[in-house]
Amino acid sequence: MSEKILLIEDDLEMSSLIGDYLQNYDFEVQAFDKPKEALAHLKTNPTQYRVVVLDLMLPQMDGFDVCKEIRSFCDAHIIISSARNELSDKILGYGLGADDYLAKPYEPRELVLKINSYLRRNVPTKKKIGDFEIDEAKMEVSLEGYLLDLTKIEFDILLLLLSNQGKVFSREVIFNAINGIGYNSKDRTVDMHISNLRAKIGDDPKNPKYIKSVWGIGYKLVG
Amino acid sequence: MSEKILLIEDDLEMSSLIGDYLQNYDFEVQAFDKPKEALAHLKTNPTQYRVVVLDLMLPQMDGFDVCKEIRSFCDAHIIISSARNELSDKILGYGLGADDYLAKPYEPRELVLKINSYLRRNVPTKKKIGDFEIDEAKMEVSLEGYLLDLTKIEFDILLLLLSNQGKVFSREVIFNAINGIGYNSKDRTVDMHISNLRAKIGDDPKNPKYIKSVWGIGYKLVG
DNA sequence: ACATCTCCTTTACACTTTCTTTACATGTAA
DNA sequence: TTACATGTAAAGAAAGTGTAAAGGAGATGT
Repeated sequence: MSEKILLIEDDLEMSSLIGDYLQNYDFEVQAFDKPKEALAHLKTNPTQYRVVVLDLMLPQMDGFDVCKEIRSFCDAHIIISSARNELSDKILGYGLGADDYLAKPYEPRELVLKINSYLRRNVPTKKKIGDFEIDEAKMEVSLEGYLLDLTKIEFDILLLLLSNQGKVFSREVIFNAINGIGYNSKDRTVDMHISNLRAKIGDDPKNPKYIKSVWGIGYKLVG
Repeated sequence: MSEKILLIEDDLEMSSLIGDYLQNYDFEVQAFDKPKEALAHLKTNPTQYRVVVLDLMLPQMDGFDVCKEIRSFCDAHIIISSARNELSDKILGYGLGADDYLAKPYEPRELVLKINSYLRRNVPTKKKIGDFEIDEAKMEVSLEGYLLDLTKIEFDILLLLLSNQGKVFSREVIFNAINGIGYNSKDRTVDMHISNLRAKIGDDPKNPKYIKSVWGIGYKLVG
């Protein structure tokens, strides 16, 4: 499974050049020349891309606004690619949440280096966390070598807790991470999912090894 | 508390230029011109620096080896600063675990941007206050290394007092910080929480080390 | 389309933990 | 001393948690 990159680039020649280059390095590139389409696409798949390459010279809307908007709903690593090499642009770009800035002309290889450097530090799909091993792409989690048979929601909750080990999550945050919206404090769905999860990972609720209750707040997972 | 940056730079003029610039942006800079000293220093404090700025042209040893060695024992963000702008150098640098590459000459401001961009995305959760250590995300407080088992309200009160060390809080303010509203002067709830807190942190109420009573007013915490 | 299956949500109730109140002993200032 | 303040044990009230069981909603297979 290759890594997906979102490329937002007005200049089609440049876009295909970079796109081809990235593909040669085994990235799967989704390119857009219209920022609005790119944003719409990204909004429906906010977790599918870990890297966005964003050209600043765009039609329809200003590149900086695109950057800001992406950052507002998505946590991807944003690399700005710009013909403008002014310091003021860099200041603005970084200020709006970009993570890197490449001034054109640059060698495509350098972009590959930057992407790989970031990805290397931000873990491949299969990762070990404590006694758990997760393969996000396969939607699989194993505990001490045994594959767990989880439903989608259970998987999502476990992933959320695992990815933020020790961090306390309120029921509301957990609920909204799944459903997006609509939590009310009388809801016991989250509790039920936790209860089922505990059963599946062999956690005794009175003395859980992994999923701890935080009284009055919610739950947290410890390694 | 400003962020500490480790600067490894052979050229003393350059070093002081960058050092001063970073200090103007409220970073605390520790500069070395000899890589072996820098490595020795970093080895004794591997968690003290989150960012290392590394020049590649160094005496004693090759900059790439320094980079590789740092990465072997320390997880800091390494920004290579180099007069060489060859792609091959960048490939090598990234390959050895560097996280970013700045080609000289660059504007110091750009270095600041890169550092801030990294720090902004990698916020530390733990902070030390006196003998206490707080991790707000995990809702954990430890005292002299021992994790305290606190209820939500106890945690909130302790956090309030800790975050404003030495400041006196009336019962009303403490009560309202928890419940939002509804305090009446006959309430003894706050006293009870303080009493329980003192028991949990081992404070003798007659001669408390941390949570002091302020007669006629309320309580304060001293480091 | 239909029956079936799986998973998600709701409800209800037992149980647990925490919070508040009460009561009284002790402590402090004037 | 007097008048309040503070410390805290104990009991009661309130709120949160675990989960069985039932109902519902959507997916899957035929």
